[in-house]
Amino acid sequence: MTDDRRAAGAPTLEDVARAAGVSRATVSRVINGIRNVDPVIQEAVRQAVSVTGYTPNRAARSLVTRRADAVALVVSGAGVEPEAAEEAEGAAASGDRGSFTAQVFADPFFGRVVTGVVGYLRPRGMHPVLMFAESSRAREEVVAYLRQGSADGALVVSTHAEDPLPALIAEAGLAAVLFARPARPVPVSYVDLAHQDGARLAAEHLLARGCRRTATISGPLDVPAGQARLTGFRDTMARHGHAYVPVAEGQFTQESGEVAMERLLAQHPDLDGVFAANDLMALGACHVLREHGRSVPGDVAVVGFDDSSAAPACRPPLTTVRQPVEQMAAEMTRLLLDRLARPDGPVTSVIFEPELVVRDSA
Amino acid sequence: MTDDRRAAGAPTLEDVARAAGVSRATVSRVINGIRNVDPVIQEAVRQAVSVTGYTPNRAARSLVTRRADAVALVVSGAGVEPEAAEEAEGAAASGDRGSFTAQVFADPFFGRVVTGVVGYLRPRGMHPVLMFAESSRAREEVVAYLRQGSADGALVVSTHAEDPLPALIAEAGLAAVLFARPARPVPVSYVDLAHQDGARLAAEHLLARGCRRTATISGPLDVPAGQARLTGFRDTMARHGHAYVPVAEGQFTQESGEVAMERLLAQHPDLDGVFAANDLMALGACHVLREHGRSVPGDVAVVGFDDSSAAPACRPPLTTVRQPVEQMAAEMTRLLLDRLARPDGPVTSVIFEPELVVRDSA
DNA sequence: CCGCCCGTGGAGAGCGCTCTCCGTTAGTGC
DNA sequence: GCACTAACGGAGAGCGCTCTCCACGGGCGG
Repeated sequence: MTDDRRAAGAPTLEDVARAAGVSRATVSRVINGIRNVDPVIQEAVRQAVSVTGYTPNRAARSLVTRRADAVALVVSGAGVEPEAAEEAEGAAASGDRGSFTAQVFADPFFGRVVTGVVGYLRPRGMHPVLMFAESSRAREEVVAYLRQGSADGALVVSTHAEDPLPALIAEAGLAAVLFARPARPVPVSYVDLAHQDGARLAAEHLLARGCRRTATISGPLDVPAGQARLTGFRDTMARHGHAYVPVAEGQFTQESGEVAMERLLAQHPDLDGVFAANDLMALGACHVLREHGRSVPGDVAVVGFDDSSAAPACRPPLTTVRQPVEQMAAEMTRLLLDRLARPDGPVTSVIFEPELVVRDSA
Repeated sequence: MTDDRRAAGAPTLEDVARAAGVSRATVSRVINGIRNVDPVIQEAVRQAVSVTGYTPNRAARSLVTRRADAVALVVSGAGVEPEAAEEAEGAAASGDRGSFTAQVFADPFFGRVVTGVVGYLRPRGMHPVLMFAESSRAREEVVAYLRQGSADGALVVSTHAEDPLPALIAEAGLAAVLFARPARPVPVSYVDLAHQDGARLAAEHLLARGCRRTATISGPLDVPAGQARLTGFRDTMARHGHAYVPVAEGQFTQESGEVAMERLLAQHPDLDGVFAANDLMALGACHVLREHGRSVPGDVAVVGFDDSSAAPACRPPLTTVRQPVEQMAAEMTRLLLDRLARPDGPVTSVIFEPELVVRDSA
């Protein structure tokens, strides 16, 4: 009967130990590389492992180590448009294009975050669990998921300013690192970009090109990043004598960029430069400008932000402010793993410097 | 000391049982909704649960149920360009844009897959673990991950024709469902699209528009989908008397679409219609056409494939063949969960019908 | 030559949960 | 009023692993 059981399930430590003629403890030591085990025995154990085709059972290990060796990658917030996502739960299941997850992945930005996270995690034998937290129930699920030990910590990317998730996680004493500084202070580490510097770069470039009548399409102003990019742009312009800069607020989507551009063009038909707070909106702006008979960059110079995959691919290729999203995401992941290794470590922030990428649009 | 221990860790079943004045078993029954438990006791237990703030420990549960209640979402293959991805492991960590994961997420297609998968999984309290398998070592890791019970099954999206992962998984007796039929037969369920029908739709639309000199930018011909779309297009054209259709092979990337379009235009400057096997390539084709002074759709009509997020966003908005990726991904997930519920269920395939979406480009 | 220490490996106690047995009680038919 | 049954709840045995003890033996100093 013992044999029957063995045949049925996967081989266990016990099986390997028997095959190698040692105890479970010794096999465990070899596998986890702990303490000195006689090289001869080590070899015997390794043999036995490959003979039996042993794979450690993750659940059993987690149970005793109290670590899942997994992290959650949480996309949090209330959708690109603040209130749009509190829709019926059922809608998401049908996968329609308006759902939160659909909107999230329409933005190449998240793909880059995933790339950075996976790039750091993979070499360490870990993989992210993808979660979405766009409703309060979903946020509770995320917290519960972490509390029940399914993941050791969370990487949180908020799309929404007042996202309560970071605070919830902090209160529950769970490990997390954020992408971007939270709107209201929370004792959690984060990575971020020097948004103002990026906007300054864009402003200076437009000025250097000779643009005198520039406008800007900002991001949502309740998001710190949206706010900072606007401030940085305005300040730089002011410092160069341009006291007034027309602003139209967008939502980081291409469509909102189009709408904003229409508005700006209606009010200021003579503008010769536009700074859009992200590439998607810059793209929308380009389309609208062309439809109104303006050539880019001939009549109007356009600068985007992010250097997303769309930037080099569109026509004309977009001059933009590069945000090293992949590196930032990797750093975010590093911070989290650090935190897991030393739970009482300090709460820190790492700010990255943006870089101007000059292409054809400005 | 017992109290100290309790204070330290999360509350356990034992704690709840004590608080409710019942046994562990009863609490377990209530939580898992098994068998009849006296409503009064049920209520008492639920009280105790909320008082103690109890959350079941996933690892402990997995250990005994032998289920992880998690599935892996594996993006598999050798990258968009067959050999490009066997690069040094380190490169991926730096998150450069050429890495496999970066290429994968540059295509909005994967975002839609994620949307569909998550849409189905979430209402069931599950979340996907994101994995990449672009090298043989990575493939082994995926298999090991499943074998050690970290996930109950895998959703596999191959970007590469001869992807050995499905076979590896099948051999190991692990549960999986594929997105798209594998190039060589493997006893694993899959969902797919009637690619040929989609291409037929595109061909008929171009013909109905009056195009007489159409060409096509195919996908990679070692991928079943690429092959089928080409065959479908050619067959329909042939049935309508167009024996010869110029073909340029692309790789499903925008850049390869541009290159292909250049080639086609050089050889057939008079063409008046193009069918690209996906939207990204159609986009590239549009750019090249415009650069060569051809208007779309005035001079050349362009039809894409997928109805990705780029299709409605570009100028002119792309006429394309809609692939219900989200629904397909949801169905793939359903098939996997079915399989997990009944491991000896049949291996099936579900084929979806495409749909023509007429916009402005053709 | 004795005792001590260190290197090494085994024994065994759980980690928190599920689930199979049972024992107990209340409800039912004859 | 008695046996039988059904409904319910408790006891306890693990699931596979880690890790703390502890036993053993050999090398070394005294």
